[in-house]
Amino acid sequence: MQFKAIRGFKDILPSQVGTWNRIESEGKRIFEVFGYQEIRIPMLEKVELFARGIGEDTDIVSKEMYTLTDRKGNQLAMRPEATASILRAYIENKLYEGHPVRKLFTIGPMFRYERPQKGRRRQFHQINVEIIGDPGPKSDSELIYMIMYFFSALGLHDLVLHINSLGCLDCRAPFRGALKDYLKKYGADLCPDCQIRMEMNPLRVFDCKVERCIQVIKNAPSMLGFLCHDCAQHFDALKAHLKELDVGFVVNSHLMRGLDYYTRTTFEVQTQELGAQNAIAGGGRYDRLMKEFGGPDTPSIGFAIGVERVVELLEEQGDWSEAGPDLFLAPLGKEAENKAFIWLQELRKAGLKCEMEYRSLGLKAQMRHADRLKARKVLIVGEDELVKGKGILRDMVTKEQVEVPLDSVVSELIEMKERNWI
RNA sequence: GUGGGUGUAGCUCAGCUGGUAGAGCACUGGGUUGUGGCCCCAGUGGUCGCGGGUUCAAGUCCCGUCACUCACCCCA
Repeated sequence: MQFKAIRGFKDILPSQVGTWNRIESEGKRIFEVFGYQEIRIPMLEKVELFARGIGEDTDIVSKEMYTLTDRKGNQLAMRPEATASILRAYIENKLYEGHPVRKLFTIGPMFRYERPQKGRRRQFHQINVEIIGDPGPKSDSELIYMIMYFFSALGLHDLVLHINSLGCLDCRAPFRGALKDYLKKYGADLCPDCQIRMEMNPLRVFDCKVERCIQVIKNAPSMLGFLCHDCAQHFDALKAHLKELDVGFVVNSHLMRGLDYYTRTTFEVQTQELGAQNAIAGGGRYDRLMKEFGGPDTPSIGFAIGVERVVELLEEQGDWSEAGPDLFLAPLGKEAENKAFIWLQELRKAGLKCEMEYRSLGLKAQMRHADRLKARKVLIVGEDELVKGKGILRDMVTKEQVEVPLDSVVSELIEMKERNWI
C-alpha cells in the first residue's frame, strides 16, 4: 500500500520553497511599507459565514466547499477564501474602534473542491490584502499600484491589468434588466450554459468562452454606460489616479467577479503564460459586505493573489540557484571521519554552513559531491594529514590549497569565516 | 459534474505489424594507490499504474479500473 497525497493537494518541495519564501517575504516587506498589518485567521469557519458573504448561489458555496459537522453538530467549512473571515474578525474584535481605516493582509491556504488543472488546486494559497473603511478612489488606486509594484519587484513582466466598475445597487439593477432584454433577443444563439446564466446571473455571460456568445456579447449594453453619477465619478477618478501613478491598465467592461459581494471597482491581473487560468490576482470593492455581516456600514476594497500561479510564473520566467555550503569536509579513513564529524557540528554551531558525507567514500567521490553542492572550500583530512597534524583546505574556484593545523582546526576555520575567507 | 491526452528506472523519455525490458541524466566504482567540473569504461536500479481477457507468447491487442494532466465549468 503506497500512500499518495489526495487529489488536488500538493507537496511544496524543497526545490520550490525558496520561491515561496521570496514571494511571502517580499510581500510582507512591501505591504508593511504601505502601512498594512498582518492578520491571521482560522482555517475553519461556520458554513453560514461563507454562504452569506460569497453568495448562496455561487458554485463556491453550493458545490465547492469542504464542509464537515463537528461533535456538537455545527456545520463548518474549510475556508474557500479569506475576505469573509477577515470581516468577521474585524467586527468580532471591534477593530474599527480608534481606527477609521484598517489596512490588513493575510497569507494562507484556501480550499475548494474543484477539478484540478493547470493553476488550479483544491488546496491553494492566497495572499489577501484589504483596505477597510475608506470609500476610495484613492484607496483603490493605492491598492492597485501596490500590487503592480509587488509583481514587478518579484521580477514578473508581461502582466496586464484589467479594470472595470460594477456600479452600485442603484445602477446595476437597470443594467441587469437591459442586459437581460438584450440577451433574450439572441436567446437561441447562446450556448446552453448561457441560456441558464441569462436567467440566473446574466452578468456571467460576459466571460463565456463560446464563440457564438462572444459575438452576441460584443454589442451588448455595457455596465459602464449605466453607471450612476457617483459611480462614474469614482471610476473616472480611479483611472486618472492610475495614469498619474504611471500604472498601465485596460478598461475591460466584460470583467466580472465570481463572488456576489463586489461593487464598483473590480480588477484582475492577467498573464498569457499560464494557460486557461490567466489571472494571478483579482479583487475589487465590496462596500456592502460589512453591513451585510452586521458590522458598521464600512466601505472596503481588497484583492487576492494566487500564490501557486505566481510561483509557476517565476519558475517559468527565470531560475536562480541557491548558494552552496561554505565548507565541505572530506575525511579519509575511520579516525578522520570521526574527528570530522565532531568538527562539522561545532562549525555549524558557529554559523558555518558546512556539509560532510557520512558514507565512507573515496576522495574523488567526495570532491564530486562538494562540487555538486557548490561548496566554496573543501577540507581534506586523510591519514597523512593526521600524522602531520595539518589538513588541506582547497578553494573550489581558485584551486588554491593551504594547510590548516588540525589541533585548532575549528577555531581556525571560524576565524577565516569571520575574515570572509570562506 | 463533462470531454481530450498520458501512465515503462529517482528524472526525461524510446520501445514499429505481439517474440528474452532500453537510452540519456542521476547514483556507485574504475581509468588517475588521495583531488571536482570534461572525456572513456563498468555497475546498481523496473511486479512496464492496477485487475481481468485473447494468445504458445502481451509493455504492445481487448475490456474494466485507478491516477496524473489539459480543457470545459468555476475562479485567485
